[in-house]
Amino acid sequence: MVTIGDVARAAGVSRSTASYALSGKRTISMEVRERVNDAVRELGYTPNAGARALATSQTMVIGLLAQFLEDEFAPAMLQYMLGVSDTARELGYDILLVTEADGARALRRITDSQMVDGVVLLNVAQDDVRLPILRAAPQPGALVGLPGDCSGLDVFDLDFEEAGRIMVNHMHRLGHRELILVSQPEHVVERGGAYVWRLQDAALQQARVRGIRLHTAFGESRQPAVGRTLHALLDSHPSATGLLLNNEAAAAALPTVLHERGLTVPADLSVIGRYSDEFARTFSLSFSSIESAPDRLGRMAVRQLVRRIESSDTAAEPYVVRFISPELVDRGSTAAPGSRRDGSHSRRPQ
Amino acid sequence: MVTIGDVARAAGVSRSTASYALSGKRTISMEVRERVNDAVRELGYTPNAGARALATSQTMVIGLLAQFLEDEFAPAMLQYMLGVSDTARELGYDILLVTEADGARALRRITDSQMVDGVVLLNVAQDDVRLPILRAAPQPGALVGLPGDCSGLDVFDLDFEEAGRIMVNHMHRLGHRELILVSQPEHVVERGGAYVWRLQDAALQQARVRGIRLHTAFGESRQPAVGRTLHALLDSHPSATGLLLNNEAAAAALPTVLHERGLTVPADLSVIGRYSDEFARTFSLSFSSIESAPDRLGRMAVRQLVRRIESSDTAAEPYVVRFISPELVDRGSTAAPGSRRDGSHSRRPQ
DNA sequence: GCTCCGTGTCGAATCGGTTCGATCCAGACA
DNA sequence: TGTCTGGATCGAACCGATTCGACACGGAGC
Repeated sequence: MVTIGDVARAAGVSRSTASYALSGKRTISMEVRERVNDAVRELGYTPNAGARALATSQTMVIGLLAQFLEDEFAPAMLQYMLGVSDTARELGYDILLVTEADGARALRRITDSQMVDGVVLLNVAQDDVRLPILRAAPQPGALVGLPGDCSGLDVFDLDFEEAGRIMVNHMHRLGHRELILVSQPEHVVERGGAYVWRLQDAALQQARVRGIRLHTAFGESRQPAVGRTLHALLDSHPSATGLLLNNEAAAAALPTVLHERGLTVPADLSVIGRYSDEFARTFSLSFSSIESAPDRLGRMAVRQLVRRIESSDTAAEPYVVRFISPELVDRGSTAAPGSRRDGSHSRRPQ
Repeated sequence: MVTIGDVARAAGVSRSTASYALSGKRTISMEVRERVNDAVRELGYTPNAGARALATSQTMVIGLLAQFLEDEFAPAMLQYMLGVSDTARELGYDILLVTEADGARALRRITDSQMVDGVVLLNVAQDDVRLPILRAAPQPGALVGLPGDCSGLDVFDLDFEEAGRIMVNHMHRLGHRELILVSQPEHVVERGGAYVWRLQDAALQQARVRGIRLHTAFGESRQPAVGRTLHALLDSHPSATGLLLNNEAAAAALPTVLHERGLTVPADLSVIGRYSDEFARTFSLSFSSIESAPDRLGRMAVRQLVRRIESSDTAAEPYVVRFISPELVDRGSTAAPGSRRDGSHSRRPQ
């Protein structure tokens, strides 16, 4: 492998001069600079990342902690990851991907060994065990997902409260007075996925304000269980006219369930989901939905993280907690209630 | 940050002794070893990754090149990535994730700068521009996907020829004599996704052997286009009794299409797909399918790569090209033809 | 009593960069 | 003529590990 020493020799200068010629941190004569550049091109020199990291204490690598817990919804996770990865590269950083189950240990490992200049945490729980470790680390961190305590960290998330209110208001405006909300599996909530509560509580609150009956339930993350749950919910609330889905697997399962019951959307049932547009297009879901914008969140997190990395010596800027405002993407799956034939959801064939 | 010098001082030994005590590469007295270990624990010492990489020329990092091209099917990609990442960690390696559009440039960057000990390439095309760069690099590489020229590299892929034959044979055994095969978008083929041809050609060949009429077509990767294509195919081949899908988006769109046409599987139409079990469960697809096992492929690639990294000085083992045998997972979406009512596929409501 | 040997430890070199301080030199200025 | 200034370059130190060669010491063998 060709080193800066080889370049210096080829250009007939010292190693330090070659280094300054390349970095531009000191004035170097035009002539020498060109000789060095020529040598670099001829020899095909690329600085050794480890050596540079050792000398500068900068790795130009960002750690991305993505936990694939049970019931995790993979496609959404992937969109977060791509948002993070693409943005990082634009800003000159590479991504160290960590998918270890024991996120806390992994975080300690990559920060202590100084493999990364900063860290993005996905899937942050209410009381995330990784946070104390991140706060103690010398590198800055950015979160995607709102924990209970945001101190000392930059946090980005969708405004799930507002999402819940928008769903309810939209249905109310159309005339619906009884709705069903299907959330993520209870697992997710227990594990600290606070966003499930945030959406559900806000929806319940808003339903009360609007005078709407709102039935809530957890859905599974897999077929066939989630399909059964949807059937059961429609069975037990026959007068509900609208369905709110904060559960991607339920959204994916719904077309089949509707088919089995012979229901048509929005004539028989109005539906609003909460997932990304990308997801909707790929999986043929034509339900109106709250855009969850995972790529935008990943992008924002990295931007802020890099800003903090690169200004780490200046006086600390204040930490930010930023929410993306939800947007309802209308795909025509909602309408005024009552166009249904018989006033109750068709039974599924047993 | 605490260095090995701090540990050595705390233990009252030299830096080299501390290093040997930790690595065990020379005999060290029990007593000193314990003093060093205590110091490590007390001070919370973790070796600096950059310094270690510089000294040992080993980074313990594997590069993962995942290109997200247009029409790429994200969930499958994610499963590959997880297979690679989890296996790497088990073997002591971290993952540098590269999603840059210009894969060749990215590959050169990470190999030249010696950020990685080896590389896994996903999504390898027939005539992949990254391969010459990988061959010229000092680090070994493993491919997931079969290129035209496998020389000097370890290659892993599903046996798509066999997959095509299995699909056709299964349908033939049930009595089907006219089938439709929907492949990935033409984009993918033009870009060098040879596996599309491999499956299709083998299926055509086998259909000829069995005396089956096989209609082939490219499907899009998105709704609503892919749904329209499915409708058009069913319209123009009304006597076809079975559908083969080498296109995940088509599989995801099919339930809705069937619903719109009032078709039931397998009574009206037999269906076999080609995707992973994980995908099927998450997206509520109850079609029988050829398991594409992305996680297994990722795992195999990393295993082989690590073997090669760690034995790089010994005489080069021969390079391997290994195919996973496809397995048909029966989810009950195939049956003998002819249970259909009217002998043609119902029209969709216009 | 002397050499020989294995065990345990240390000092110094090395990996490949960056960066600080010093030096050299030419031109400006008093 | 001597001093000052600033541009251009070099040498050496440093980042934090690993590793090679040397060496001290105590016991075995002659």
